[in-house]
Amino acid sequence: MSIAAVERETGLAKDTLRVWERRYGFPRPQRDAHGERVYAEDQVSRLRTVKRLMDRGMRPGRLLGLDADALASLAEERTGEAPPRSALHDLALFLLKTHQAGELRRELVQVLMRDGVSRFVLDTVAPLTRQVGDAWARGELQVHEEHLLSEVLQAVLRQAIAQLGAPPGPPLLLLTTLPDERHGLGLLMAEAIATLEGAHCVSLGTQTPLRDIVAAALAQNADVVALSVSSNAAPAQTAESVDLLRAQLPPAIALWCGGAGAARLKRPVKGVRIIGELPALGAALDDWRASRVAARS
Amino acid sequence: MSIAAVERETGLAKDTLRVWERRYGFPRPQRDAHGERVYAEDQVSRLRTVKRLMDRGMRPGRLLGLDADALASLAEERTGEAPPRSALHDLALFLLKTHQAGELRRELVQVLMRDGVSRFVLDTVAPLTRQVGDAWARGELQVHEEHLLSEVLQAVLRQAIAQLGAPPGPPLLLLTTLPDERHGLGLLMAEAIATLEGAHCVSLGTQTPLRDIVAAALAQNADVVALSVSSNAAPAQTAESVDLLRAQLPPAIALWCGGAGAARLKRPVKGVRIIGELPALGAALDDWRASRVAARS
DNA sequence: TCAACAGTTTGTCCTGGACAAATGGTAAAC
DNA sequence: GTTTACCATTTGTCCAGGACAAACTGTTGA
Repeated sequence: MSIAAVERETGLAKDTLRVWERRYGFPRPQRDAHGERVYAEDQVSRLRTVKRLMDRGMRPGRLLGLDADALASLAEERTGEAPPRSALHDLALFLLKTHQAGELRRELVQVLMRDGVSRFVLDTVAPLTRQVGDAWARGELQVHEEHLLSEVLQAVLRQAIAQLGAPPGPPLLLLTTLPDERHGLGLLMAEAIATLEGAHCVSLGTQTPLRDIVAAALAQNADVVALSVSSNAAPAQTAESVDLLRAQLPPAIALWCGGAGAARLKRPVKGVRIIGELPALGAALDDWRASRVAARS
Repeated sequence: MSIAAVERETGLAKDTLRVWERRYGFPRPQRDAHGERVYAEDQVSRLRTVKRLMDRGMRPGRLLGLDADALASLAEERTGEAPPRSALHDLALFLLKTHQAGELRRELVQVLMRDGVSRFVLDTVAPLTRQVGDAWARGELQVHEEHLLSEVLQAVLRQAIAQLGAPPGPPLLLLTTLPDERHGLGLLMAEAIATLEGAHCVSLGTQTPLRDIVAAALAQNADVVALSVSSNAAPAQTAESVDLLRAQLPPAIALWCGGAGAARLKRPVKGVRIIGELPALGAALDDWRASRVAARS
């Protein structure tokens, strides 16, 4: 497996893999005839474990010195605090782990019908995605199970949004994510909530280049650009991108950032509103409308 | 703009940017106090144009020597052969360029209702995505407009798939894309067609690590793993990934590759079926069923 | 209990060299 | 005249080893 393949597979940058080899002596891959690194399957597997533990907050210097057994036992440990659960979440996680996608979908649609879109998003989807993120960090859930849940939730959420229809606005919200953000569920949740609050939403999906976010905001004549930032996003890169975006966007267009990754942004950029939690989106919309009324009078 | 930001924005690797600077003298960015490259907006803009022309088949050695005017006039040129058009496609492209997303969606839903899912996918969605790809390569369409169409088509296709319900199979198809593939429309089209042909589809969405494709195939007890490869995918990386995947997957599980990028794979990997066009998916399913009957008797 | 500080860790960037895979052009063969 | 085989050039990716800022850790002092 080439270094590029390992980068794709583990998410660890090539530079990082080389500097780890230099500093910690692991991974020390074989070399092909051309002197290029060839990683064995067990090394890649160990790198995956290391990455997962790092996402729990551990640091590579300690992890890379450990042997396979110590690493495995660390990976088995559960983080102390068990998050609050509900019967529905337990059921959903059970269905996910037993790979009953169809059953899971039916169950979620039923909850959607029972609770309505708003409560479904706030009380079911949002906590569920958080729990799944935690479960993944604890090693209880595999990446493909997370993908599967994401796909099922996306189908159900899109169904709900389609049924709502599009209110005329204002404001006109342009929803998307930064170029290196792969998670799109937050975007759909925001779209559902904002649509319920009477905002006209246009979504560009995930991973839009900055240039095109600006171009789309101008072309659509948007009032607000809303970004979804997941907890996995690298804080420094996110901050740089948001800075650049704010600078390129006309001052009249508001810029909002929501999601777990947005809440972590330290120095607040001037002219950017951080939406801490999903319910705060409604307040932000109210504020926007109030300020528009004030500006008109 | 840092080199990492330019990589995110243009899709050109950091190594490539540095080697272009060394060889061709462009882009030659300024340096900050720490000696790191700082790219100006006009350089990034020119790099975007170069990238677009390269996706048309041109080579960087010639493009990077040109000045801004020559580059712009090249970008203005249309490729000779105009693809076949229909009134619907013209209307769709018009609505897209005038950013009437809601109208576009209504129009597409109407076609879906009139023609049924199969013809909608084969006669409308597939040609439309191809035309949009071409229009983007010719510079007639911006990235954000492509994103918007993708989002609208996704919503309509998911609606169609939801209405179909899930047939029991067999076969059980596991649908996903390779880790560096961002386009998910092909996946949805394949899901729609395969569902119509009676296959039970489970989709993991886009960008699944190889390891998790294998794990999901085993966990779901899939009969077939189906990959969607778009035309933008790097052929060499795709071939390497498909090789690795075929090696890690049990021989009893079939591996199919579809999409414009799959058709370009030169040396066919043993044990991998290339689905040249969407309609060929039905034939592949028939063959799979026939071979299963043969194996049983 | 919290804030500030110094030391350590760690990811990303740098330079300049190297080579294989892809591409383009030319000559030979059918 | 068209196709095949070969050689030269182009081009992306990899390598080594050095450097530094940002993030983190732990300690001291208020």
